[in-house]
Amino acid sequence: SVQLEMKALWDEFNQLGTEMIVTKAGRRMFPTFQVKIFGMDPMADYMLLMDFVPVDDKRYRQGPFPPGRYAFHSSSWLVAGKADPATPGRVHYHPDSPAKGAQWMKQIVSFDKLKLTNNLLDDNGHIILNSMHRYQPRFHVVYVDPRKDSEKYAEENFKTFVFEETRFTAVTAYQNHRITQLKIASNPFAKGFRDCDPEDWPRNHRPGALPLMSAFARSRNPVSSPAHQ
Amino acid sequence: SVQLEMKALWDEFNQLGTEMIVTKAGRRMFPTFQVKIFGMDPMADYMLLMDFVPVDDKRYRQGPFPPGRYAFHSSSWLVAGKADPATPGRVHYHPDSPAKGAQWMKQIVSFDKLKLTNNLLDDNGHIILNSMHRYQPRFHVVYVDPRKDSEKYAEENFKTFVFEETRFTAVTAYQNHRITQLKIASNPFAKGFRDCDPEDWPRNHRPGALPLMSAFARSRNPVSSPAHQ
DNA sequence: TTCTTGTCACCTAGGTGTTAATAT
DNA sequence: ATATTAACACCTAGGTGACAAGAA
Repeated sequence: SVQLEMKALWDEFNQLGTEMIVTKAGRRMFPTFQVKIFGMDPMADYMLLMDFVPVDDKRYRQGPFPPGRYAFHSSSWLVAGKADPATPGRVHYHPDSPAKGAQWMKQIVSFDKLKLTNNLLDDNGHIILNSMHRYQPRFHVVYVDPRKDSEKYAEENFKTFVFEETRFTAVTAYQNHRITQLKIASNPFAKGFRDCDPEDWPRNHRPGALPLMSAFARSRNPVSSPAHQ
Repeated sequence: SVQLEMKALWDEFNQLGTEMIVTKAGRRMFPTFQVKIFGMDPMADYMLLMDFVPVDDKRYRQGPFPPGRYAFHSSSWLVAGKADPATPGRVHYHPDSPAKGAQWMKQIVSFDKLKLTNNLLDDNGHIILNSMHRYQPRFHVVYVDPRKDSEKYAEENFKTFVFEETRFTAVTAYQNHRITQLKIASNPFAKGFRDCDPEDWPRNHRPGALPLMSAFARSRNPVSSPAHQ
């Protein structure tokens, strides 16, 4: 069995509509996909990998602005039409693969080397996604069968885990300011953009309670009122 | 077979008497021990590891200063007596171990995660060495025998490689100024201490030709004349 | 108008020798 | 006198969103 790490943070993003930046060079995910694994055979070899499947067959576009709103980005999504042609269906192997069950289970497994790109011709092995499309990350555990004719048992030698709270929209620039603010507040690498007390996060953070309102209110692209609650 | 990378640099250090810093927290080696490997079975699994053996049974001390010399460190070594009690004989497995021969051979194998410490009680898995003692790094390739009774064949399933030019003295602070200057000139992380043209290295560097004389001459702890040529 | 790209300041994370203080 | 330690400034290396310019 598998347990998603930082589930509270994922939930908070998911509630706002998670967005992940894609760039030509490749961009990491935040939050990072991390899991704890239980119930492996400690002595057996396993490969761990991730892939990304479209949530639907749609292309999205930014929602309209309420009258008098000057912000560049709203927080609602409209369907812009049918999905663009599917990207190459790449897979990201965890760089420690293959390794023994004991190794995988003894600490959190982190996919922080995984990068997302919108470059269809990428040759860095990054995951290729269409911007303005929604994706569901999937996590796969493959048992490395020591038998000679292991191909025959491929069906039964892997298991897939899906956490719906990790769904996201791929974007080249953030569309929802509240996503931006939550990223700034929770990603250590974005600390330079925080204008609230640096000590407020994550020490004093309670996931339910109007998260990051101060950061939101003092945003550099202020919006008179939240587009949707 | 195994080929030492950066052999020219190792030779240059070895000629001066290589020193490696040891600290309580652990210090990387510079130059880094890196090799190219040939002739593995591409499909077989191998473990790669290093250890360090004493070159002799001696403890060293800094040599005397010539009259009128105000520098703190000379560049000659005197025998101070018999070696201190041997440190725990630890081993450093390359973190990618185990991996297929094909994987090891397709690029340079770098031991840049290896750290040296003088803390006898270290529990970070670092290599423990006695300061002021001389050591010979060794590189071992272990074939992972798939046979059930692989223990029986342990003798024949590994091979050891020794490069004498990688010998060094473990120190807590550099003893030879010319070693310090060569480290500053060749280690990118010490760039902040260079006072010569940053472009001179390594672009214009010819290993034989009075290396780094300008840096040496402008050293912050100037010595009237080199202690020994 | 909407989306994408490239550059940038500002971070995290951690590897350098220096230096002054301390230990032996 | 010699050896070790810890704090420090200054680097490498690379992950952030902001922003202005460009593309569709």
